[in-house]
Amino acid sequence: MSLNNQISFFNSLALKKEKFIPNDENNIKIYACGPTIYKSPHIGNFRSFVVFDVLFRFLSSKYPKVTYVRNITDIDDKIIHEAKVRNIAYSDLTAEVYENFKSDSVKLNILNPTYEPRATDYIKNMIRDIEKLVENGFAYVKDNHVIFDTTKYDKYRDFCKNMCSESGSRIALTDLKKHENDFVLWKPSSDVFWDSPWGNGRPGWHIECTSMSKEILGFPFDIHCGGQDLIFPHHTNERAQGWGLCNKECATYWMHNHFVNIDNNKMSKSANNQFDLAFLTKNYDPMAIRIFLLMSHYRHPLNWSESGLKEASNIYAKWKKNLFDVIPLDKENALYKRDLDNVNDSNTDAQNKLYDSFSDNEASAIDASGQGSSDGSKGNDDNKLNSDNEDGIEILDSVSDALSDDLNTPLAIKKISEAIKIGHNMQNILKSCAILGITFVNKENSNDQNGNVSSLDLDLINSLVQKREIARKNKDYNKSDEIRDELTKIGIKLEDTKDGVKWYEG
RNA sequence: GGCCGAGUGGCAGAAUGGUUUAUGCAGAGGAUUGCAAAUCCUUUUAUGUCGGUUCGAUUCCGGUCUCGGCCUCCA
Repeated sequence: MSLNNQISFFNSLALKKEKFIPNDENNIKIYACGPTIYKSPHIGNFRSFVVFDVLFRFLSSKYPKVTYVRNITDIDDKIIHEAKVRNIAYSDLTAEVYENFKSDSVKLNILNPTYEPRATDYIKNMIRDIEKLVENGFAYVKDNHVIFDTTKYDKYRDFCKNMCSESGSRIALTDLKKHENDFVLWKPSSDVFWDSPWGNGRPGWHIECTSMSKEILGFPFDIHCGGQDLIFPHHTNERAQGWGLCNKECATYWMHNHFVNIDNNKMSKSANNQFDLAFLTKNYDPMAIRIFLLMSHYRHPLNWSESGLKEASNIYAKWKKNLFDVIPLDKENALYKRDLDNVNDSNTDAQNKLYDSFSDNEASAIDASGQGSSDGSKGNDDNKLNSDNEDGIEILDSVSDALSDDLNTPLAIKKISEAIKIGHNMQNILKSCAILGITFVNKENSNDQNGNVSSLDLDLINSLVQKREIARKNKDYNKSDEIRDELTKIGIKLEDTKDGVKWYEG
């Protein structure tokens, strides 16, 4: 590969970029905080999932195995509250929201993590861990609550660089807590509860992630990631719990993404200024949304804007057009199937070979669909396939280098744009796109009630195109324009080039 | 109050210690076209502010201003 292939990430704990040295090169372990499923995630939540999906894909392209855990928080105050408001069982609510989350993830081409544990499946682990924390002197019991004693961990405030101030906190000390930063490990609950040594109750939020990551990955795992707002208190507390349990750091590197803002204010469920995917996909291709989310560096704020989405749409349309020209992709092809396999089946070995499978399938999809082109475009494609490396720049390497430098996705996108413009090796471009999780198969087609390529009769299109050509040759422009309108209606665009007529979906 | 981050052209938004300041949209001119679309070519406008380091800073450092985030659930 390239000379500059050293990977480094910004470690929020050290507040600086650090060389990435895995604990075990043969199995990279990542834990990401997943969604709390009381409400469909909005585009801001998805920024996190998309960014760390790229991390997963990228490391999978570099190391033989990556174990990626992203949990589902399916028990928490807000879930119970929301279920009450809607007057449905809390398990029905979580089932519904989870389903939406998964289908949105498929749209955005977010891979299933290797493991996707649910908090409620790990209650026993949590109780065991809480007992251990009490035993180790890191927690105390009061009024059927178990509280973590933050003063027992002397590095507690290191993490957030005094983000949690010693004085001036806005929460009042309660009778339960001895110290202001102390937090709940277990609390009584009457609605949804589990039996425990401290009575019927349920776990606090922070212990959920600790117990699941400890059980599945073990400490220390390599990278713990999530949104910036989780640094305090969530990750600060996880780190403290990990120390209290094992006397070691739970994670080596911590990565946090910045937010999606609206009018320069944070998008959040509580501020009710959110956009969810269902809303956005009415007007934009999910892949354009994915590009939009990756067009900014993950540690910078991303301001949501129509113009930004439009730009991303343009980029995607341009890539698609340049790469596929007039080649229609239908849902029967191999790439589509493989994509769905990867997304739907979380426990196959396929993920460990994700990078290879993506590259192979993207490549074979191109080869297979080459015949779909009408006259004149073939020579062009051959050119693209053969013009590798003319100026010594390997697209795959430059994308890899960009991502090696603290996951610089905007630079990677720029490199791909350049490579497409120059006409670099097409298969390498597609591999690069696959690392960013950008695919050129529209998964929405199957639900699209308007016409689309996958449901269209290719013979019909070709015959209409031919009829129009005859009309044009006879200078019957009224008729030729009619046919063009007809094709536009079913979603086919035409281009009259000197090499003949080209058509594509769009 | 403590801590963190951001400030780039008409707009969006990257990159970088130094001859050509990405990219997209918008604007202007041109090529091509039956028309359209697309494409191509040419072209205008920028690094909040004040200092410092340097041969040279938009890039590094410090001050300052403005905006945002966390300190309460939050990706």
